[in-house]
Formats: sequence, C-alpha cells, structure tokens
Amino acid sequence: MGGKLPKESDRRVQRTRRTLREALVTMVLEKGWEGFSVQDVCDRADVGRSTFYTHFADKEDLLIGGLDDLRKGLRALAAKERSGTPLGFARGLIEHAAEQQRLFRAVVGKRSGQVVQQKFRSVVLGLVQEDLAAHAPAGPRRDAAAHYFTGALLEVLTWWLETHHALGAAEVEQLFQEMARPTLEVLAPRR
Amino acid sequence: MGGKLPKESDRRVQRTRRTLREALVTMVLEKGWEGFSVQDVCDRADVGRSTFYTHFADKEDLLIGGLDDLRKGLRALAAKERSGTPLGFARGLIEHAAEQQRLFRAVVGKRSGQVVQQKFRSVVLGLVQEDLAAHAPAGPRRDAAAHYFTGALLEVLTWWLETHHALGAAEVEQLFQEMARPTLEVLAPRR
Amino acid sequence: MGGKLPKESDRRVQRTRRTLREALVTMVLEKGWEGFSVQDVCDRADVGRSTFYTHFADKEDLLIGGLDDLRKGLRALAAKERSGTPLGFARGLIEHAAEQQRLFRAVVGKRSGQVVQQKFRSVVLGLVQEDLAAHAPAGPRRDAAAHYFTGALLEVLTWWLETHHALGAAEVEQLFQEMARPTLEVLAPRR
Amino acid sequence: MGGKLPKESDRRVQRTRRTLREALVTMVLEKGWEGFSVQDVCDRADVGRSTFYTHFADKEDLLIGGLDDLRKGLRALAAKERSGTPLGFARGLIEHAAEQQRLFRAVVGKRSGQVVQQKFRSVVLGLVQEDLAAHAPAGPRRDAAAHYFTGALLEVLTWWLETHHALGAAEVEQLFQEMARPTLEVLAPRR
DNA sequence: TCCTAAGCGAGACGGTACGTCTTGTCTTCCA
DNA sequence: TGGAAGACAAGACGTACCGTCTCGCTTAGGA
Repeated sequence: MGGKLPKESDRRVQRTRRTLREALVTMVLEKGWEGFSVQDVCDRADVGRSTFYTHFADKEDLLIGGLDDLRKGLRALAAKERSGTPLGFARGLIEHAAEQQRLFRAVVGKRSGQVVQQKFRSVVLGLVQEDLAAHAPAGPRRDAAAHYFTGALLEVLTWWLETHHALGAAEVEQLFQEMARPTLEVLAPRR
Repeated sequence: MGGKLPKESDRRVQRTRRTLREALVTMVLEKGWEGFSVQDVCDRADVGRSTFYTHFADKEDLLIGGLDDLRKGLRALAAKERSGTPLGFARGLIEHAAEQQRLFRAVVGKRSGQVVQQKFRSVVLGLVQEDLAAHAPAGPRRDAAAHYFTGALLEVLTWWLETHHALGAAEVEQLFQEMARPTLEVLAPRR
Repeated sequence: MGGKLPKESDRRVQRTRRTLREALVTMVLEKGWEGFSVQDVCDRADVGRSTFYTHFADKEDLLIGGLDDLRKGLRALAAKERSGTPLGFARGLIEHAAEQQRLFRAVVGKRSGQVVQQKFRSVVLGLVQEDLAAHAPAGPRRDAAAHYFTGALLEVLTWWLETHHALGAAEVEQLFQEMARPTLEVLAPRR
Repeated sequence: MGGKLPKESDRRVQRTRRTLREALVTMVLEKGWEGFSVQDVCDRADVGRSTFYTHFADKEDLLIGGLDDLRKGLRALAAKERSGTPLGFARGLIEHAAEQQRLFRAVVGKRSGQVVQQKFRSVVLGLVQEDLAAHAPAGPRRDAAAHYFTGALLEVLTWWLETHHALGAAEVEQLFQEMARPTLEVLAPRR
C-alpha cells in the first residue's frame, strides 16, 4: 500500500534491479510471459522473492520499467530521423531491434504478453502519429493511416525477429519503406 | 485423462455449450481475458464447473471452438470475393466484423488474450497469403508483404471496433483498400 | 470470505478433518503451539494446504473444534457428578484427563497456546461456578472462590500431566479434594 | 551472532531501553502479546528497528528484562514477610500488583503471552515452595499443594486485575488468606 | 577541545508463513 | 447409473514479520 520504493542510489538496489530485469528477459524468451512465476525470475536472478516485491509490484511492473528505457531510446531515435522521409524512424527502430534482438523478441514476440505488446504498440503508434502530423491533414483518414502503418510495421518487425532468416536489417527496412511509400504519397500527394 | 467427450447430438449438450460460449464472450468484454476465472464463466452460464471441464479443456479451448466457426465463415467469404481485387476478402471481413461486433471485439480487442489474437492473426495471415500467391512471385518479398498487410488490416480493424466512431463499414473498407492498393501495385505491377 | 464449509456427510471430509486433528495434537506435543506451521500439520496429515483452509480458518480454529467435543464431554461428566460433593466433577475431569493424556497435555500443557488455555480455563470456570452456586451466596466472595478453585484445579492437573510421575488419578483427585474441602466448608458452613 | 551488547553506561542506551520497555507495556495492553510487531513497538518508541535488535533479541527478550526487575522485587518482598504467616508474601504481591497495575496486567492478563506467564508462574511457584518448605514435610503432597496455591493465587490475582471492580487490595488479600488458611492447617496441623 | 568509537535511523535483503485464489483431476452423492 | 457438486492437491499470488546486514550521521565521552 505504502508503495515506498527503494532508494535509487543504493548500489545493492541497482544490482538487484538489473539482475532481475535480465532474468526476466531470459525467462520470457524461454517460457513465454505466462510460462513462469515471480519465483522463477527470483531463482534465476538469485534474489529473494520478498526482495522482488520491495522493488516491483508484479512481473508486469518489472517489464514496464525496462520498457520505459526502450521508449526513451525510440523517441530519441525518432527525433533524429524525423527530418528526413516520413516514417523515417522505422530505420532506427529496425536497427535498434537488430542490435537488441533478445529484448525486442521478449517485448514483441509470440511469447510476450498482452499488456507489454499493448504498451509497445502505443509507443510506436505515437511515433507514427507524430510523423504523419507533418504530412497529412488531421481527420479519421489520418487516424486510420496511423493504425495502418503501426500494424504493418510491427507485424513486419515481429515476423523478421521471430523467423531469424537471411534478411539484414537494412533489407527489411528497405522493404518496408518500399511498401509504405506509395501509400504515403496517396495520403499526402506531393503538391 | 479419459477425455471422453459428450455426445455432440444430445440437445442438453448443445445447450450447455452454447450457453457457455455466450457467457464467455460476455465475460471477455466485461473483464478482459485474464480478468475472470472458469468459475466466473460457469456462474454466469449457470453451469457446474465440473460440467465445464466435461466439454472443454480450459478457457482457451472454449474460445477456440467459437473461433473455428469464425474461421470457416471467413474462408467462405474470402473464397467468394477472391475473384475480384486482391485483398478483396477484407470487405467481407469488415462487414462481418460490423455485424458481430461483440464477438469480434472479444477476439481482437484490447481485452482479448494473447493466444486468441495469435490464432486469429494466423487465420487472416493465411487468407492474405492465399491472395498474394496469385499476384506476386514467391520469396521473402512476398512473405514480408503478407505480414505487412495482415498487420495493417488487423490494426485498422481493431482501431475501428474499439473506437466506435462515425465511420461505416464501407468507409473503413474503402480507406483500407485505398491505402493497400498502391502497395499492391508496386508488388505486382500490371504487366 | 464466503466461509462455505464442506458438507459434513462426505466421507472424504470426515477423513480429512480427523487426520488433521490427530496431526495437530501430535504437532502441539512435539513442537508446542507456536513451534509449527499450518504446512507442518498438513505434511504430517498428508493433506494439501489448500484443503486445510477449506475446512478451517487457521490452526486455532482446528483446535477449537476438538475443544468443543471436550467441552461437551466435561459438561456431561459434571452433570452426572453434580449430585454429590461440591467440586465433585473434578473426579470426572481428572479421570478423563488420565485417559486422554495426549489430548489434555496438548490443551493444558506448557507447550499449548494462550488462546486454547483461555478457552479451557473458561470452561472449567463455568463448571466451578455452577457448583458453587448451590453452596454459597452470590457476591464477590463467591466469584473470588470460583477463580481460586479453578486456578488451583487447573494448576494441579497441569502439574500432574506434565510430570508423569507415580501418582494415580484417584490419588491426585483425593489430594485435591482434601485441600479444597476445608475451604469449601469455610465458604458454606454446614449450618 | 556477535551479540555485542551496547555499553550500559551510555546515556543514549539508557534512554532507548527505557523508551522501548514503556512502549512494549503499552502495546501489550493495547493489542495483546501477539497483536503487535517489533516494528510497532519501535514506531511507538520512535526508535529504529535495527536499534531494537542492537539491544534485544526479540519481543520476548525485552519483556523478560522488565520481568527480572519484578522478580527481584517480589523475592525481596517475600523475604520480608516470610517471618509471619505462611503464604504471607501474597500480601506484598497483591499490594505490589495494585500499585503497578499496568505492568501486572501486561504480564499476567488475558492478553499477555504464553512464555511470560510461564516465567511469572514459576517465580511465584518458587516463592510458594519456599514458604511451604517450612510448614510441611517434603513429598508429592507438598508439591501438589505448592501448585494448588500457586494456581489459586495467580488466578485470583488475574481475576482481580482484569475486572477492576470495587474490591481493594487488602480485601482481596484477606479473601485469599481466608480460603488458603484452612487448607494450610490440614497440611501442617499445629503440632 | 577535539576526535574517535559507537549508538543510531534507515532500510535492503533472504527467509518463512500466512490466507486467498485458481486450475484440473477425482470422488462422492443423488436423482 | 450418469452427471452435477464439490473435495482435493498443487502451486502462485501479494503481504507481513522476522533477524541480519550495511550504510551514513550524529553524538557522547575519553584524550
């Protein structure tokens, strides 16, 4: 109830949190979101279960924390690329996903959980919306497009991460852009 | 372990199953997939919990059953429309979703569950793949496109169902086709 | 919260309850009231912990149940002996204790718990008060006497049960009566 | 394990210990022995929990400390009165209890704890035994009598403390002596 | 007077136990 | 005698304490 969170500065706290996050990702990839218990994470991280609860409310809370870092990273990436093509941030996203495959697979993959996916989805949706804002007039048409691209991007990303095939990040990114560009042009015809 | 399933023909059996399915949909919409227990469904359906287990292995199994009907319907729809435009089945899908909003929201909505969504997603993916098979050469390019369209279609559909705004089914369908068509043309240029 | 208790008639229920009670007595004697957990009782009784909680709210509740039987037995005994000497029921009590040493030691002994002792104490106090009602006028004098005899009787009984020495039940009973009689006469002088 | 106890002389130590003892008594009377945690005592005393453990092993240890003072006081009292009537120390005990009602209620009352009561009981038993040693021949008869009087005295004392009624200490003491004397005479007939 | 030992508050940590909840199986009872 | 009721084992949940521990900070008492 008190919800008193441990002091961020304590080195023990740092260690505990980090270890738990790592263990969590491992477990998600290994067993899927529903496939393991808090106890399992603690065992893996070699941390007492009660300690877990001094830091996080539940499994989800733990992942959300990690997700926030991800979100920040993505926003930064997006800001950098925004100057260029619409949906340009996709390039950064895909490259980032390539580098952090483990984490991304845990977040977005088949074995992930409903809530996490939803969160991630809404982050990406936000980015897409910001991008479109500059290229199309507001209205249900633009809303629909935002969801259209979000779904398309995430699904392609997931597919690519899950079936670790021959394609490189650059190729995937190019494929996506090729498919998205004509649609973008229909939405915001070069005047 | 006996796993003896009741006679399909028995009218009581029919009734029990139907009532349970209805109760399930209600519960999903009300509390979300994780928000209720088998007991809750049984209470709502006024059926003993052990009776539930006579007919279904678990919550998921119950919904999957309903999903199979849906799948068949969709396949039929798709077959009918296939003649026309690529992704033409989207029209049927969206109209169907409009008619059965309750059911679709339970399957595809924010509150639904991981597994069910996955199943539904793969059904749609299958349809898209069949469609694309006729319009583009095999290869990772086509695979990517299939996932691209699946994600886009589902996300738009979900968005439309969740935010019950002014757009009619026909309008949504048209919006989707508008956005998809230019991409399709890039993939399979009119020779 | 519903507090729905299992049907008394079910044979499984009978068995479970009985086994648990036996295990409880054993554990109390072995480790003392505070010395064991609900899990321990369940292990000993070879019963699932969740099953325990379908029958009893906690350790105490379990013992209280057994205590009620004891209480009934004592009341019956007391009623039979009441005709004779005041405090005549002490005879029955001591003999009963001799027969059921295990149970009594669990209830009254050093290793027992606060609450149980209190309950038992109040049962005996009730008996003493009923006895005195016939032999002394009401008032603080009689109240004091009731507590006086209750304390004396219980302490002697406990001492006898805990240090299983040579004295027989009859001897202990006689000793107690010898000590109590002169006091009784002072309180209610044969007119 | 080091178990290093703080220097008795330090003024801070004095203060901490005193405050904790007072808080303990308050808590026992308020919630009963099992009704509060070490943390509760510390909160009440405005002392850190780790500080508590610097001084005492656990709740019990804290109370035991206070009990030792009590024990010494009682032994002194007893020694003074021993000259007179057998069980004469009861007078001092009851008066003492009257003066320190709060403390005694915490030690002896319904809400106290098993262990503390046991300790106190054995202190009184010791005193009774010393008294009887002078008035009756050794043997099970005398042992029984010692327990008999101990139980009677404690029960009367508890009753009196718990139900704060009209009786004064002197009256209670006289009542007890009246009831005990005839029994004492039976045990040790004036030769 | 200073300074150094140690009392102290804060609270992370690993444990153990609690009582609740849900799941899927298995037994009893009853109609 | 077959199906509903529900007892049961298993095990996760989140909470509460426990006793140990490591930190900085203040503070008392000896130099």
